[in-house]
Amino acid sequence: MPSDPSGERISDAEHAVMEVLWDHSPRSATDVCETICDTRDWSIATVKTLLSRLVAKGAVATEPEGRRFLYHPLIARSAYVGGESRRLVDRLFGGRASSLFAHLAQSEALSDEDLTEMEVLLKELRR
Amino acid sequence: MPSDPSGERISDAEHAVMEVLWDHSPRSATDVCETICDTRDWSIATVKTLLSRLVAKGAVATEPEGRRFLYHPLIARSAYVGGESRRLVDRLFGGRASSLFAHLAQSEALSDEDLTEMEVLLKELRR
DNA sequence: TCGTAAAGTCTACAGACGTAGTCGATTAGC
DNA sequence: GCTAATCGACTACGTCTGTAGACTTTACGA
Repeated sequence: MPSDPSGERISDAEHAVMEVLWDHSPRSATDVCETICDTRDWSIATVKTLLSRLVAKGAVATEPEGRRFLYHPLIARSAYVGGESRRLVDRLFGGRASSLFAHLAQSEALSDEDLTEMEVLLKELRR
Repeated sequence: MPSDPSGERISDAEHAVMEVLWDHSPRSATDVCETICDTRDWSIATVKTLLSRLVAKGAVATEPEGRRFLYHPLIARSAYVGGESRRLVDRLFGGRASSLFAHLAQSEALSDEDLTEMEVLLKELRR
């Protein structure tokens, strides 16, 4: 699975559309709109524009289905998420993931549940 | 220390300037330029523009010093970093920091050192 | 004293982004 | 067959961003 065919960045609004497609695809523009137009208070036109831009960026592909298109992601969610996480860690924590973790811990952004889960994960990683 | 007086977002280029000021302030525009103009390949004009925008956004304040201004941050680095981290975790991991951690772990973005540090931190947090 | 270097302010401009309207083609239902 | 709904393509437009030049004032050195 390609991580990011083009190097183009995906904007916030575009990302919201990607989430819909990652959740379930392929879907038509109308389908996508039905899922987010209400919550984001968008018109169908906005969704169409964002989809075209995503296609132009090589992040989404289309397949014809009758008179319309069905859209599906070309980049995996995990690749996107990984890239964004890395960007953040690089930009703000000098590439040290543990610094990010320390920050979250210190700012009390970690719930008890978070801590437990991480302990489990750490044990697994150490095996 | 206020976390973010205005709600205005700080852009990438602006953030680079903030880092310089966080590292050491107050500084003049020229000082800032001396620190980053080379690495980012910017002209002094660019730095001046970014500084004005940061002042307009309420992220940086000035104090007159003779004929010029000295700039210093109005928002703490930790507040900024915290906000950005939270945004990422909210946007990509449904607010669960442990999911981010799991992702970093899975994508092998965690070094041995990272793991050790986190173990130490976790133990501390549990005390 | 006088010019010049430097500081801040204003203006500029192309590209990205958020948001959406219009238009021409097509299709589905009557 | 014809009309109304629908689809994608194209156009629009204000704002934000990155990047920087031009202009104005001022202070310091010769």
